[in-house]
Amino acid sequence: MTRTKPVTGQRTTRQRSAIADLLTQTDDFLSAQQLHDLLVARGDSIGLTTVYRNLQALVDAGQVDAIWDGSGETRYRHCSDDHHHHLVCRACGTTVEVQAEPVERWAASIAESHGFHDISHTVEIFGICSPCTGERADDD
Amino acid sequence: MTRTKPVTGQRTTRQRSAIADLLTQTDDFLSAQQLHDLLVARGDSIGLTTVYRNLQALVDAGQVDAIWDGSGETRYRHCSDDHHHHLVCRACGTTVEVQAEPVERWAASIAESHGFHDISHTVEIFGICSPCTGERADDD
DNA sequence: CCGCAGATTGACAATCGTTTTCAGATAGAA
DNA sequence: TTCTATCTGAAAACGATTGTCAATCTGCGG
Repeated sequence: MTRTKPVTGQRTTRQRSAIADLLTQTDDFLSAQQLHDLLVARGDSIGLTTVYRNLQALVDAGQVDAIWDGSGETRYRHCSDDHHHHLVCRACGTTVEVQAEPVERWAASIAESHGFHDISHTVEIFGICSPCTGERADDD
Repeated sequence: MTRTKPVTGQRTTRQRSAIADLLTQTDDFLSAQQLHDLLVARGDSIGLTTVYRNLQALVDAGQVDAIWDGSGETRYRHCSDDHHHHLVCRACGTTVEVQAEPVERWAASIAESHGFHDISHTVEIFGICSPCTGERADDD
């Protein structure tokens, strides 16, 4: 059937707005549960399920970045539109968005030279930022 | 009596050897469950729990690399000593080790320019390898 | 303004990968 | 062989995420 079905069946709900809103105001990577807690703390009545669902939608729409912090949780953060990566401080968690054109090109060419296509990649840089350098004596 | 207790209480068990052995022979990233399946298929009687436990130990000892493929599973692989990254086929799991000097330099310079030090990074490239390309008809 | 259809919500159950529990089996030393 | 700390593994526990489904909204047409 070639019906011109309205693809945008998106509705503006209170919950959806609340999530997008909170995400916009925060610079940290938050887990779905943290996000939910914050929302509830702010006075928004919302279910955990709904948070997960909307987070998925946002990631899917490319409006939010998801990373795996290696401890069992996926963390979400609003992101600028263009493709980029993160420089994260191991000590304080500060995150810096970095452009990575050289890496994009490198990844693409490496992949192609091996016959791969439909490429995606993960690039995260971890380190200790200067403010944290002086403060740390013991490690881990 | 103040006997010096042996700190290294490591024993060589059939299961432990089997895991290390299989890992040595395989170049792909395998999930704990895949590893378990392979072990059983090879005729080794071993429990899933044991696979997980030993895998953790190996990762902890730095003898095995663990990556998160973004779909809920952690995958493990033995790794060569020198620093390198991976090009992984999303469909069949084939892995290619790639050297990434340009990326190393890029990561180092980016980090430095932001005042970060003690840098480490993760770089993984995912794609579909050519053998898998033709086999896929259904799409998402 | 009213009502309808379909999108959305949310409490709860179900999944899924991974970890913990704990009693029985085993490796290594004496 | 005996002894004991380490290992093993089946099953339960766990925590994050997804699915279910009836009740509730949003947006549009009338």
